[in-house]
Amino acid sequence: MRTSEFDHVKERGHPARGKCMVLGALAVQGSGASRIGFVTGRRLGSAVVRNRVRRRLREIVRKHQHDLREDFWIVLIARRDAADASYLSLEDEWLRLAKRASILAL
RNA sequence: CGAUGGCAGAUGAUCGCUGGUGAACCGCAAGGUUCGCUGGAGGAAAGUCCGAACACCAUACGGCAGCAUGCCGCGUAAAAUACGCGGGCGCCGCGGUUGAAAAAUUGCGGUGACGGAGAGUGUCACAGAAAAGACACCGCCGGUUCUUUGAGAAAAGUGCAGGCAAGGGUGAAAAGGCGAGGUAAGAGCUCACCGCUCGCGAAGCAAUUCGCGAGGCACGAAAAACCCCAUGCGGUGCAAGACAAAACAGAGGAAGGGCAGCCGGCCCGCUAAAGAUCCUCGGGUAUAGUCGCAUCACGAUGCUGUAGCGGCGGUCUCUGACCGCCGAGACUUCAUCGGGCAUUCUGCGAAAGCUGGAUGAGAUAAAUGAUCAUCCCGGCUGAGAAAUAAGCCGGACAGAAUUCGGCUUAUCGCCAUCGAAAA
RNA sequence: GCGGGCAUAGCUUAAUGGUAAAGUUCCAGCCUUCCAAGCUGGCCAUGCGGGUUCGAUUCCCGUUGCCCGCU
Repeated sequence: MRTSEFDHVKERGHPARGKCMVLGALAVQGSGASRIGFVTGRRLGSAVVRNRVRRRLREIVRKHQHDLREDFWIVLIARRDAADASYLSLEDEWLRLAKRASILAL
């Protein structure tokens, strides 16, 4: 994803806010499999903390990638609490937000 | 406890990420899918505090300004004030020796942004008489006026004009220290010792040290105040920069000129570039592509085969242009082998070093992860005589972004070597 | 990644190396029937750690946090 695409999703998409993350999703017709981008800003902490949060989020999305619907652009922004959250709590929140944004295939 | 050096949990399984590469399949092609093989964070990758490589720039040469560095020698990629090693000197701590003490001397350890305050300007609050060419508060000293006491000698007090800086007191700091002579009292006024400055000689590459002689105290602190002296520095930084290329309209060359504007922090000059003219042509602008860039400006071989060249043939608007075939083919990419470089291991060697082996991360919203098992290290609990079984907790700081060297800072613990004195 | 700047009271700003100032906020009192305004008084600070100095907000070094510019 490019910077312009991130901005596009953040402005036009429907956000779902949680304790540790903000999920932005935008339906794009005919784009094929859904694409997802992760945002881990400097407010989370040092480079080690940012990498750890991003890797955990990527692993969570990878495990549930077959449940995702197609034709979506998704931006996942980590919030400050994500730095101290465990893997399991992040996974719970991801499933809750994804259900609310109705990007899961049933 | 301190100093120095080293390590930075290990192995396996399953599912993934990213670079390279091979095969098969799909596709006209660009490319895609599947299955393999193989590489994949650090001692600080960090802070960006110095320096170098590399790249670009219309001022890079000279000067001013500015910045940096500052005892001496040697070494490091050239050099250096950086860094390392060694030395000198100062300061601090501890011990030994001499001594009544003060102190001196010596040994060990630590530490120092360690040129100049004997070029100049400025600063030194409060306190204190005075804070930098000593203008003296309390004092000390002799002379003298007056008063008092006294038979007198004289003593005390007071005023005046002087001499002195020993003692007291203030302060962070008070004008060489200490002893003797000297004196009305004093004072480097004189002398010895110590310190300081200068000169000469010796040792040392040098910083500096030692010895001799002279001066006669003139020389407070602070330059991490301005400044002076010496030395060095053009600026910008891989977001440097190069190439390909859509939107869109420009770009290149030649002559001429030394003038406007733009343009280094400033000034002067030199060189180069550039606009108005002419000529020619697809020019080359993006936060997205490729390279820079992953050990190498190395050598050899091999694969692919491009620009340009030569030959033959054909076509046309025919001294030429275009197309096709053939020939030899720079340059570049990739692969293999060899070599160099860096890191590391083993062996030999007193050391320098030598033989042999292994390894060489690389993206661009940015890879190195998740789960599980076994073992390892540390701590706690603990049946038990003990070794130990078992359980629980913990394994830090921290993540490459052009590369390299140094510095600084963060860091759970473990290992090795050394340690004078005190505690 | 590279380059540059800032840090003083709860907030906004001062301060030739010598007791850290002012406005505003807050608290108390006065004034007013009450509130506001006004007047008086009080509380509160040099980001942190070292160094130079007799003495640092100031000078120097390190460190932490924040801000800005460059594709």
